[in-house]
Parts: sequence; C-alpha cells; structure tokens
Amino acid sequence: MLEQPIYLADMDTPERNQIGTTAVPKFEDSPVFNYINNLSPIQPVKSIHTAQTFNSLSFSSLPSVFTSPHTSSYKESRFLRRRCYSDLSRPDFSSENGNKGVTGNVDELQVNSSAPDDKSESSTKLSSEPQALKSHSSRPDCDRPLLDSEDRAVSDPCVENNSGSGSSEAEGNRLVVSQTEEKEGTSYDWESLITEGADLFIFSSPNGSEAIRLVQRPLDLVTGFPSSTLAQMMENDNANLSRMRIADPIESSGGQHEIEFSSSRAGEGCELKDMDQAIDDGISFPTSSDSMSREITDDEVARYIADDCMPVSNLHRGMRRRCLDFEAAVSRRKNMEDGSNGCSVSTHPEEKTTSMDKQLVPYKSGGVATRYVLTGIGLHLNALATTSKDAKNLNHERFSSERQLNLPNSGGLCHSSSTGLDPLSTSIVTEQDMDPSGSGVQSEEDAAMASAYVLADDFNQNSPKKKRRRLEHAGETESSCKRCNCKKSKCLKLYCECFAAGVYCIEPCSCQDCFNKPIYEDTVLATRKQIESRNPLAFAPKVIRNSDSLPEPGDESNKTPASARHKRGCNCKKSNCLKRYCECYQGGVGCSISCRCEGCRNAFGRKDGSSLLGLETELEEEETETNQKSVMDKALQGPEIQNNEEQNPGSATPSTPLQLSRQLVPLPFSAMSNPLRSSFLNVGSSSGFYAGNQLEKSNILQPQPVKPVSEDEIRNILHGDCSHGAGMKTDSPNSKRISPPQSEFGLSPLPRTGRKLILQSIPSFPSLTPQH
DNA sequence: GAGTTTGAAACT
DNA sequence: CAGTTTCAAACTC
Repeated sequence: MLEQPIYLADMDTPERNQIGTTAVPKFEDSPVFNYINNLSPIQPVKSIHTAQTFNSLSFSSLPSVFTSPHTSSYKESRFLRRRCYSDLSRPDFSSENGNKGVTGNVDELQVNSSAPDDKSESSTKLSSEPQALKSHSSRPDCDRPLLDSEDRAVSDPCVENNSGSGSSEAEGNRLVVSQTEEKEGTSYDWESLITEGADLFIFSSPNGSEAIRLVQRPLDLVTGFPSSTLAQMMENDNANLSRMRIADPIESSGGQHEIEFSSSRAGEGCELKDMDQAIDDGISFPTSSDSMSREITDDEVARYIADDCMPVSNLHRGMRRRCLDFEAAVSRRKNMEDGSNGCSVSTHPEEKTTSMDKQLVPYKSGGVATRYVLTGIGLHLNALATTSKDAKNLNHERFSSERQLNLPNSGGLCHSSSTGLDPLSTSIVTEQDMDPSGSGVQSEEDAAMASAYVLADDFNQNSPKKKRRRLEHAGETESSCKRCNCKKSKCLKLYCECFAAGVYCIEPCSCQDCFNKPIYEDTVLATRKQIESRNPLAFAPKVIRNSDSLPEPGDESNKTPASARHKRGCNCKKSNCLKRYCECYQGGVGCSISCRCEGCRNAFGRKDGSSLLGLETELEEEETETNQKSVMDKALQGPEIQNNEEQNPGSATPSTPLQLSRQLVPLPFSAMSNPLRSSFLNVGSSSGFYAGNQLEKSNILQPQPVKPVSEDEIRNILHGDCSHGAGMKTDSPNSKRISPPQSEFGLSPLPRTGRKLILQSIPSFPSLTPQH
C-alpha cells in the first residue's frame, strides 16, 4: 500500500481525458443503469422530484453513510486543509445549502443534501456567479494563510453547511440532484466508470440497511484498496467515479443523497486545474441549468466544492487536516523521494509548504488514504487509539457532528462541539446508523479521522478551559482533536496533546511558541522521529484494546467487557485512579497489572483485578462523592460506565462503553478487516464514552432491559470489533507492560479473517521515517 | 481566572 | 534503571 503511487499531480492523463471525452451516454439509457435498476428496488435517482430531505438533524442512519469516514475521507480528504485556508480568503462562501456538488477532479463527493430553498440559491450561486456567499465561517481554524490559489479555491473546512433547516435542504437536494442527474445523464461515461472500477450504486432502502450494504463497496475503496477496482483506479490514474446514490425513504421526504466519488487521482491540488476536465468527465455540479456545467468557472467550482463538498462533516475537516498532517508530510517526502510517482504535489517546490493540506487530503480520501496512513505511524496508531477510545463515538460523533454542521448556529467546522457534540442533541444512534460505518469498511485512518473530526468541533472554543470543558462534553478523545496549552514545550513533546496525538496545533490551541504547525513540518517530523527512536510506541495509542488478549496473569480486570488497557499502565499515587490524572481512567479503561498505581480504585477496573461489578456500589459512591459535580458532565464524555452501571445494575458484566456499544450495536461490521474496526469499538477514550452515552441515551435509557452480555458474547464481539486492538497490543517499549502475544487471536472463537490481513498489512508500528 | 495538584514525559 | 525535574493537563477555589 505504501508503495502505491499516490497522487499524481498531473491530472490530465490520457485516460482521464478519455473518460471525459468518451462516451457521454445518458446513464439512464445505459445498460448498466438499467441493470442496476432491475437488480434492486432502488428507485432511479432520476426521480429527483422527491422531496429531498437530507435533513441532517433528522436523518439518522443515512448520514452515517455519508459521514462515514470512507466517504468523507474521499471527499474531504482533498479539501480538508484547503478549505480551511480558503476560508479566510473567501469569506463569502456560503455553505448553507447542502448542495454538495463536488467536483474536483480528484475525489469528488457529491452529496446532495441540501437545504431546500437553498437549492435555488446554491444552484444559482454556483452556476451563475459568485454571489456573495454568506460566510458563516469564521473559523478559528482557518488562521492559516492561504497557500495557494488552489487552497483558496477549495472550500473551507471551516465553512459549514448551514443547511439549516431540513426543509430547505430537502429542496436544495432535490434540485441539486435533478441537476446533477441531468448532467450526469449526459456527461457520465458509465462504461468507463464501471470498467475503471467506479462503483455506482443506486439504491433506496427503506431502512437504510440496504444502503449500508451498497455503500459498503465504495467504502471498500477506502479500506480495501486491494480491490481490483481500486487497483485499476490507481493504475489508470483515471478519474474514478464512485457514485452512490441513495434514495432513502427513511428520510421523510425520501431524500435522495447522491455521493459521487471521483477520485481521479490523488493529485491534490489538481482538482481546480482540472475542473473543466472533471466536468467533462461527468462530474456534475449543481447548476441552475444543466447547460451551465460547462460554463462553470474554476472559481465557482471551487466555491461550490467548498460549500458542499463536505456535506458530511465539515467539522471534521479541521481535524483531519491536522491529523493527517504528519503523515502527509511523510508521505510527501516519500513521494518526493520516490519521484516515481511524479506526484506533482511534492514536486512543486512551493507546494511543499502549502501542500500539506493537499496531501492531507489524499490520506484520508478513500482508498488512497490508506497508503499514506502507513507512512506515519503516529497518526495511524493514534487513529487506532482514538478509535479505540472513540470507538463508539466515531459513528455517533460522526453523525452528530455532521448534523451539527447543518445546524444553523454552527459556525462551520469550527463551531464548538459543545453544541454539536452534545449527546442529547445528537441524533439517536441506531444499529442502522452504526452499520454503515461499521459494515463499512472503515479504515483506521477513517476512524482516526472520525475521531479527529469530533474534536474538530471543539475548535471554536476560544479559551483553553472552555475548550477543555467542551472536550469533556464532547467526549474528548486522546488523539482526537486536541487543544493544547503548551507554554514551554513548543508543542514538540509528548506533553503536548496535539503533538502526542499526531496532529498539528490549530488556532484553538493556546500554545505558545508552537512549532507543531505545518510550516514547521520538518521540525515536527524530526522531533517525532526522535521521540519514536527513543520510544517506538510513543505515538501509539495509549489505550489499547485488548479484547482479544488473554487476561494477563492475575489480571482479572481484563475480563471486564472493557478489555482495553492502557498501554503502559498508570503510575498514580494520589488520585487513586479515580481522576483524569490517571490515564487509565481517562481512557476509560481499568487498571491492569502493568499499572504501578497505588490505591487503585479505578472505576473501570482495579489493578488488583477487582471487577467493576463488585465495585459498582463503591465506585458509585465514590464517584458521586468525589465527582458529583462533574460527573454528569463527565459522564457524557467518558465515565459513561457509571451510567451503564446504573442503567444496568443487573448486567452481569460491568458495562463499559464498549459493552454498551456492543449490546446496542451488534457489530454489523462485516468487514472486520479494518484495524480501525477494533478501534471503533474500543472503549479506551473518554470520547468513546461519550459515544457510549449517546448510545445509552438513545437506546439504553429506554426502558429496555439490558441483556447481560455473556463473556463469550463479549469476546466474540470484541474479537470482531477489536480485532485490531488486540493485535495492536503494544508493549511498551520499555517493556513496562507486555501483553501476551498469543492473545491475539487465541480467544477469538470466530476469528475474522480480515484482522489478520490488516495486521499484516499494517506494520505494527511503522516508523515515521519516510523510509518507504 | 488564578492557583494547585497530579502524574506523564523528559532528563540526569 | 531509578531518581529528579519539567511540563501541561486536571482539578480546585
């Protein structure tokens, strides 16, 4: 994967041209289209007259699909940073409409979920003229200078789709859809799409389950690069279009969502250049009139992209951007070194600095992303960590965040998570919701991203404390969007949460003399490398899901549902592992024998092996006493366990966030191959708890008796879920903590094949060094 | 918001 | 490897 050529700067390959120039059959007429229609109950997208209600708020299940890291990665990957930058430059951007016409050359994601009335607006905007776009965004995040026109052109992550109310969105969507379809009809070359591995899905599922299933494939692109399709994509370097259209009845109005992925190539930054080409290729932009497509100017396109391309999670953009940076840098270097790829991005001198964002995009973007991910261990691992921590969150948060994006108040990506992440406010997560992501092939990167996204929400926060608070509420994840307050470390030490999490500091950070910025990429990488050399696992997730792991000798706590354990264990002396000073506690995991804590009373599991079960009462008491005030808030984020316990007093096993998720979400993930997967369900982070809370709220709170999960069940689930985490059992470099290697699959009754593959594919802890 | 506490990270 | 220092988050007031 690493070796795969990445982003070819030059978008204009013959193949690509072919796509654009070649057949432009009406897809409705195309055999493929017909075939597809025949295959499923899915309604032809064309219908479009259906009221589109891609109301983010109301929309629970579907969003997941869009928001799924995969998809998002696809689209977002490209734009993450740029948008951010562009934001400043382009205040006018109005993201309000959900029209997500995307059009870059590269990965396009077109999601037409827009605000109803916006449709006209958006369409007119795009097509006709850069009218004053309303910029919602003033995102803190966007402090970075515009690097290049491209960046500028690209939408700003900060910008939020304010799609505002669903009603308006619906219309907008409709409109967009119809428009796009029309265009598509004329512009798409289906054959090429298919042959090239483009995935076209048109489906309507009443419950969204189908959607998930279908979506899976596109998702596969993200994770399953191995797929021939992907391979072809890479080979051809052509614009690959993966289009998903979802007519989801779930939406009250049967909103249709269309997602188009056109990953012509990773060539980042190329999108604008090739905009025309993209259009030729059939990329549809929502325009007031069909004919407009051709006339769209780059600027318009860019704007359009900025506005809509990331319908899913604008919030996430920031995070992704940050998270990807390290890897991106590495990858970039790698590319430069390789030269084989001829990655334009890297080749351009000026891009070096500016390109960060560009490259970032690819990372995330769909399948391509994977390659990069490997380059940087830090992020990758962090991703795992986050995922593990946020495991549950990812899905939930994703949704929530996405939804939030649409919220009127949302200032765009940057808006605070507090509002957005509020579990209560977030939509209820259902299995279905989970499915998409879960079934999906979420890659670790995605997960990481997702987690990162979550934090992105918090970017708005201005004061550190506030931020912190928000994080708490939002379910701060270790690796996810961190905001640091470093004063002396220059954010180049592990003291810095951002740095430790593998993300660049951003505006919301209150750090001083920060070097953890893209402009100091070299420094950051060097430092990182140095730290890794000292401790290869320094950037590994602190909390590792050990679900698969055999209980460490004497460590009964492992039997708890939350088998995740802190990588090295804590060393608490005074906090009794009852406060967030304790990394174990903070991570939502019990202490293990590897901990050197004193007087451990970790609510998630004591070092001595006491299970939560026995401790419940005690813990509750303690918790209530000590943390009474903050418990509620915290509960949202991390210690959801409390809730669980309370909620499920009868449950045989102390319920941990993970457990909850399991119970609630039967791991639809078919493709466990993803390392992330494990992380998804990982309990590790407080953020995870947050998610868990959501789950709880959504499901648990309801008077449904919680069925105790048997250990076996848990194991099964864990295995499935956490496949990786187990694999990831990272032993501390210092050997302070060592997990039995055998545990990896041993316990798993139903080992998922995917896991092994993943494990193999992903070096345990690849070093950051661009050796590849 | 300022100050204190805490424990990880870094250093010796 | 242990002890100490530095650091920034977590916490308290």
